Amino acid sequence: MKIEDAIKQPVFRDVHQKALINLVYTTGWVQQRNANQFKDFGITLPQFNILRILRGQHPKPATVNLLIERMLDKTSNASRIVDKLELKKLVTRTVCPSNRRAVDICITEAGLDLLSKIDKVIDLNPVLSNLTEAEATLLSDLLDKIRD
Amino acid sequence: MKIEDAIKQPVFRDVHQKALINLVYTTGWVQQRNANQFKDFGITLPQFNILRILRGQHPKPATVNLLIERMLDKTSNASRIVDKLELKKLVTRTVCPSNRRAVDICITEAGLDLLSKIDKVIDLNPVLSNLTEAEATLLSDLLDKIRD
DNA sequence: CAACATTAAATGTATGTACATATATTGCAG
DNA sequence: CTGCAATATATGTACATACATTTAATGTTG
Repeated sequence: MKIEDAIKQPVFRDVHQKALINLVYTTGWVQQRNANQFKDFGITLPQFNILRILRGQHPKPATVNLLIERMLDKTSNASRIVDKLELKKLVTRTVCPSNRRAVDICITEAGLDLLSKIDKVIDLNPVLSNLTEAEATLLSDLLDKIRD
Repeated sequence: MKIEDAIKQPVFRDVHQKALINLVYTTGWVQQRNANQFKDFGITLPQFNILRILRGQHPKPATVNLLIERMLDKTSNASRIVDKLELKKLVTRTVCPSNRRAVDICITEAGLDLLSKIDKVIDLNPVLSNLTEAEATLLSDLLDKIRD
């Protein structure tokens, strides 16, 4: 669906403004679709993203700093998202022995199990599947250029 | 900067995954840049977006329903954002005489003044200025295709 | 017209974001 | 070794999101 119809705005100031609004709208659309897949599993999108980072480290622990570094949104509050995951027994948190300021965060077996279940669901609805490989590459290159 | 370097992840599962992550990351990047421009004026990005919708209606009033319809993120809570704008005297809220369930929301002179000041700042840093017109159009078309 | 559904907005609760500040530990200069 | 800066994380506050529920007004149907 064209963005004009999606947000019921027939005309834009210029193509740049239109692309910007489409960028924000489409990203929200994609994220909401993804979040709906997690909801049934009792975790949110940010919680899922952190679990994935922890799985990537497994069996090594991660610190909060490492999580922040790897998260897409650097300024968000990893500490409190880990709180929620800890409550659900999906991660463990122990003071790092070699640096008592830091905290070692590890994904639990329950966390790994949950991720593998979610993986299966996500594989059924692959991301951006309407785009060809060439289009996906082109999109990524255009996005890189925005941030140049 | 390439997304690989931006988030320090050298390799992705496939080009679709890479494009998705770039989409989320770049949109966050753009939005944060914009939000920083509003901060100095004491309003947030959602508040700015609602003010713009109200200016588009001016001098006609808008209802909460109309705001939700026009907002990029449909499920957000327009009512409480209007609360904040009302506190700052940027909008007024009066019960609609012809339908006492609805509320007429209008932008004030102070609101219009604020928007015109912000417009000037934004015009100095145009959006997506790194893209040519052709690239902006191409980007918008690719985004439309994602949502098909 | 009375009962009930629908509509418009507000409110409640949990979560997350953004930014500042606090707390504890470590490293280092003198 | 002491004092102080730097580091790692946690906490506080304001705002926003997501979703369910509530309240009030209006429509509708028997």
